[in-house]
Amino acid sequence: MTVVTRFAPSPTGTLHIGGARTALFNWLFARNKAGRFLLRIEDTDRARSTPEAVGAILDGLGWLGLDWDGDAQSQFDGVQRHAEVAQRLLAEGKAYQCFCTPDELSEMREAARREGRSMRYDGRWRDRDPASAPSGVDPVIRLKMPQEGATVIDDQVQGEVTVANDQLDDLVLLRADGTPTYMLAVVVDDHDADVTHVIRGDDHLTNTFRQFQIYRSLGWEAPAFAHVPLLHGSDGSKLSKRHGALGVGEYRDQGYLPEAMRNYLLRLGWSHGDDEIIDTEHAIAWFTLDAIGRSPARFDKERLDSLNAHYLRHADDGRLTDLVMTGLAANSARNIADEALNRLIMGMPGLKERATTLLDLTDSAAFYAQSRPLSLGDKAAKLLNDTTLGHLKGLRDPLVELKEWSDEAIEVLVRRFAEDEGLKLGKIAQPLRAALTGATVSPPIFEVMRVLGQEETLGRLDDVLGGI
RNA sequence: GACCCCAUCGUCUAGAGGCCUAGGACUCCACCCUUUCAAGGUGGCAACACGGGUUCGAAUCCCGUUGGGGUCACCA
Repeated sequence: MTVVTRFAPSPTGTLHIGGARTALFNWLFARNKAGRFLLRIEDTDRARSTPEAVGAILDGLGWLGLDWDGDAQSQFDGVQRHAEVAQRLLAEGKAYQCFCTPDELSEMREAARREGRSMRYDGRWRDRDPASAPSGVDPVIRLKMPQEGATVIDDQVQGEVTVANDQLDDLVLLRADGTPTYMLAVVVDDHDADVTHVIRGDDHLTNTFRQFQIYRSLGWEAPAFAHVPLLHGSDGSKLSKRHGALGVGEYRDQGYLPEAMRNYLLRLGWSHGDDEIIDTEHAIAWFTLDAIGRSPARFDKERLDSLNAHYLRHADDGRLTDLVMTGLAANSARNIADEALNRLIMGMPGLKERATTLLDLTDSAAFYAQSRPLSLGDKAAKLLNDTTLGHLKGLRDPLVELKEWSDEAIEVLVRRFAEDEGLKLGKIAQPLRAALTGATVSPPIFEVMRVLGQEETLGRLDDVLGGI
């Protein structure tokens, strides 16, 4: 039997990282089993669902590289089918019509609350003749839950979970307006799509008992369930916006790489021995449900940063250059010369070694792309005084005459110059860095000079030397 | 409140009765390397929530306590 998993978000907001992790686990499991990974948009709540949210979810999944099989389904398209199933259950006597008014129900809840009981529907219409129904009240259809015994779920993550059936009340299948509830819709959709493994957030665990009974009443085989613990904020509280529950799109905008995000999300609640850096190929090969932890994990930005820095260092130079160019173009609103592009590609190995996010990679790369004269930062400007400018002036001529413009040749020349002047290398390297990059921090200075090229290097030197 | 789930360094985790003097990673600190900043290397700080059992032996099994989370809708 081929494994079928699905990700079923409701389109009421962005794809936040908790949802992204659920999607990742489903995707990984399906790929590991050479199965299918489906996407279903649970949009039956017409008031809260928006096309923008659907777009955000699709974009987020696309960015993360989580491709789904077939077309994304809309749950709303199945309302007809859902209603038919509910009617079938009614006809078979496994469900019944309930004519309670909203007021009656809230009274029931109120009473239960007062008596410190669990708030459950008391089943007052379960065995009552519909003929005795009050006029003017549209009925809902409720499922007849078993009243004795217990329901047991053999969860792939949580283990065997049991709940006494007297804890379960007769849930609503079809609303008074004829639309299906979520409980009915998921069951029908998962069954119709031949879903074999339902991997979803922990918050659905207790709902599963109810859904399990719907499967049973319908005579359908229930899929395997795997409830993964929810993500928490950095302080252990429920994940909220201020704790990092941003949409994945916002992480993209903050300069994170999708592969870093994937690795980070994977290791949150899942492990494979001591492995930390796990590429997608290995993630697919190694992923199993039983390695998912049972306790909730907290979101930790520093860990994400560290992973991102790692993937940045190992990313392809051409790809990073494209990404940086986009950022640079957005910043300067100016076209970037071919020359600058070349420098960016050549300088990328030294640049990416030092960056944490795409944003600071872009910042630190800017000096390569800038045209003369460079604007100097405060610290850099401070480094250039009469003394240091004097040194740079002295270095200029030998630089002009240098025939071979390589890291090594430049280094030999500069070192000899410093030695001749009785200076420590740093005394000449830092002013040089300031003049050439406009900053006090950069990739190794000889590498910078090589990438800049002889002409540009001398030009930038002349720019700061102009005054003397 | 009722029901369900969870509990190892600050964080993510390894650990499935003796291999544990509890390992790795992130963070932090020190040192090395060094033209800056990183990266890298070496070393360090740091945990089995608590209380009872079971056992020759428990981080691992059982019970309780405490703490955290989730669910209790004609939302999904």
